[in-house]
Amino acid sequence: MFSIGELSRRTKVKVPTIRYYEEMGLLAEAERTSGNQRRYDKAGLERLSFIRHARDLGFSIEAILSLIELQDHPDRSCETATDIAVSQLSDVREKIKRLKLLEKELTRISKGCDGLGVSEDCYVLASLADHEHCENEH
Amino acid sequence: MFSIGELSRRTKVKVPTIRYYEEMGLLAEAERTSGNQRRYDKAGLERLSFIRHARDLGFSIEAILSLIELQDHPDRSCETATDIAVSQLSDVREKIKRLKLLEKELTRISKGCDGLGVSEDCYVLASLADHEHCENEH
DNA sequence: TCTTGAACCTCTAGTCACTAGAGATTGTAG
DNA sequence: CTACAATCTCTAGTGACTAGAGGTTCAAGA
Ligand SMILES: [Zn+2]
Ligand SMILES: [Zn+2]
Ligand SMILES: [Zn+2]
Ligand SMILES: [Zn+2]
Repeated sequence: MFSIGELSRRTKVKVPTIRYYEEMGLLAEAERTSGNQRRYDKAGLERLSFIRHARDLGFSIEAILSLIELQDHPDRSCETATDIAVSQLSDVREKIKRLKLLEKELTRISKGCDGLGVSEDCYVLASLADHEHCENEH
Repeated sequence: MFSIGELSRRTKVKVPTIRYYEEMGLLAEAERTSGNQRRYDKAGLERLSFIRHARDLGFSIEAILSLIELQDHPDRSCETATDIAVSQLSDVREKIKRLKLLEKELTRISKGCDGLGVSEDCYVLASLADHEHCENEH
């Protein structure tokens, strides 16, 4: 049994974040000492590691809630898990696509001005003022 | 002179968002009718288009505030504008880098399970439980 | 056993860029 | 003149935390 601080150190999840996850129902309510402090065991550590890893991969709290629900029922079909992973993947791909378009425009915009001129003639400002300068929709 | 609804239609920025931008100081306080409704002119339209375009490119409100400040002083050096654009570009590149790592892992994870099995044996859940399955840091 | 101070507790509020809704007032077409 | 869509202000909610106030508990050293 160890404290919330120790759990934090082991998982690299900040203490207030751990309490937040408990509030959100991601972590079961921890056992408490007689003085009302949280105590965790190996199961708590593993669950939080799972959450941490899923968050690092960009899954939402809501998605993680479903995944944990599933994890707690080993006999259920894992279809939902795959669905969630696939949908997360397509979200990520969408974001990459969008960011690549932005990268293109921002590269052009940045290159267009050396920062030595005056606001009035600035290519950055002109480009922002008029989307016609852009090569793509974004 | 046109109403906030008309401005909204022309810029594709929602009415409450326009009011929000005014509140944040991005838009000058609009003129008002005797009945207190906002009225805009060409200048207002252009400014909002600028804001919209910058937001589409991912600039923060704070960054846009600096850019607008600069735009209002045509004689100033445009160094800040380039700095902001360059920093935005590097933000975008960072994000792309990170998302590509996620894409890799998520592809592997998604492929590892067809959703036909049972939670206990699910590769998706196992991968989330243990970062050791991963090929990269993320 | 006592003391000190780091770690813990709860609660509220702030972040960013909006979005939603309530309840009241205004503008405008028929 | 009447309807009613559009506008107004104000408050609160979103997601995933983060910060801070003010109070309590734990554990190590004297
Ligand atoms: Zn410039
Ligand atoms: Zn553009
Ligand atoms: Zn599976
Ligand atoms: Zn991993």
